[in-house]
Amino acid sequence: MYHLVYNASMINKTQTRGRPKEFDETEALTAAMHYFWEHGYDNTSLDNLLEVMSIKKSSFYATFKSKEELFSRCIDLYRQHSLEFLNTLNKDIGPKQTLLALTTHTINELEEFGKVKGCLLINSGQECYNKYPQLSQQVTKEFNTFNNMFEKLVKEAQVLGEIRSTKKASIISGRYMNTLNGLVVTIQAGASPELINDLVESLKEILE
Amino acid sequence: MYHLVYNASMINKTQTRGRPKEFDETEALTAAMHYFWEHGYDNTSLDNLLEVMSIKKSSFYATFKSKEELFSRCIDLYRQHSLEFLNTLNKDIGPKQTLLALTTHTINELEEFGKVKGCLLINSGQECYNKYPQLSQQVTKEFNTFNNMFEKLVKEAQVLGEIRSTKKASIISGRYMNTLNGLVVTIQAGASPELINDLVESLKEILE
DNA sequence: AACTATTTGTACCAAATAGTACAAAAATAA
DNA sequence: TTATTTTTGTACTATTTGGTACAAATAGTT
Repeated sequence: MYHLVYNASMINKTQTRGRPKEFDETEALTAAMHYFWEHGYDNTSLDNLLEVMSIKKSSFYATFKSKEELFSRCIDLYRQHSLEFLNTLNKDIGPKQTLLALTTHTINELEEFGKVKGCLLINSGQECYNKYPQLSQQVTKEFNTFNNMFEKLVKEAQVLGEIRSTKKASIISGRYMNTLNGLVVTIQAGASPELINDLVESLKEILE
Repeated sequence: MYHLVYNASMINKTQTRGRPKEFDETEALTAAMHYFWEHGYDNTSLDNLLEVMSIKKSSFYATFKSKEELFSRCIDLYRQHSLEFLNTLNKDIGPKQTLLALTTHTINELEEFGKVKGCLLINSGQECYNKYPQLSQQVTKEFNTFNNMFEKLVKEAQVLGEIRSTKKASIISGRYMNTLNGLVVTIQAGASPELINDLVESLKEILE
């Protein structure tokens, strides 16, 4: 088949011997990540992945080795994207507004997609716990990275005076994250708009 | 096979024509409920169920019709048990202490089982959303029943003066439930004991 | 053009899944 | 005893699962 589309491998890598890949690895990975994010690990079959990644089975296994390894790379990509997102947001609007923006972002998913995708890490943590030890371990590790990021944002906000509370940053960020985690569950369970609004209000109180 | 054990069907129902059941329906249902609770719906196979219920496949389908219908009855049983539990606790120690006891109960699961089973409804809500519409609907319904129960407890606590806040009961119970939901997720993700303690503290503050 | 390295398309596989078919077993009713 | 009704044990089935085998296709290298 002829190349009708340029892709990253054609641009970044100098062409080596052998038939060239007809798909872009990063693009395929990103597509897989979004599918996992919305449907969860077990509820995503290989066929689902092949379709959304637009590749064939043999290419899949040649490039990603297995479903589990692909997921591992997706989690990695997710953390990478998310932290970059938070960092640029932090530069633009400051740490406290960044934390608040993450909340509204989560809630806006509701109106946009009719459901809340929540956090890929949280979702898959529930799923792979006790079933996929390798993944479980990785999820816990990445989760801590997020935890640290939130704590860093809170500390910065305290230094800037955006947060006046003198509580330990780890405690503030912990309460923030816990409320946010609860929010995902609560919204999914069909909470009223009134309750959702109040939960956002309680989040603001935590960051005062 | 001879009856070696008496069971509820032998006691409650007058024996009718035909070979009598060799198992107790409620016992089997309860066993299934606990397994679902710990492992989730999809991650529980029919063979798992047959083993834990100690019945054979044909008895299973003759009595429970399908895996989905069994789960539906398990959710029902769960709500029944839970509400009875909360009601008797309320009579014993009052509404506010009941709400606090539910929290410590959740956390104690950690030490007891090394993991947090959390709430069967919340767990299965995440799982069956968009995949099993029938179950999804039932879960939302039962979830509201719990919501109402919490609201009732808060109202009673306000009347008794155990809760002094004059916020709307639905708001207080909503914040309470959201924090509790978050707690299950946060603990599972490997939160520090210090954070867990503080989250319990924040729950107490909500009920002040 | 011949050779080598890599990717792709198709057919296949073994295991697990939820669910059925049906005869044998165990009880009551006649 | 015989007929009827219900449960139970075993074998089977169709589908889906993640994963392989392998030849054909497509590129660079000599």
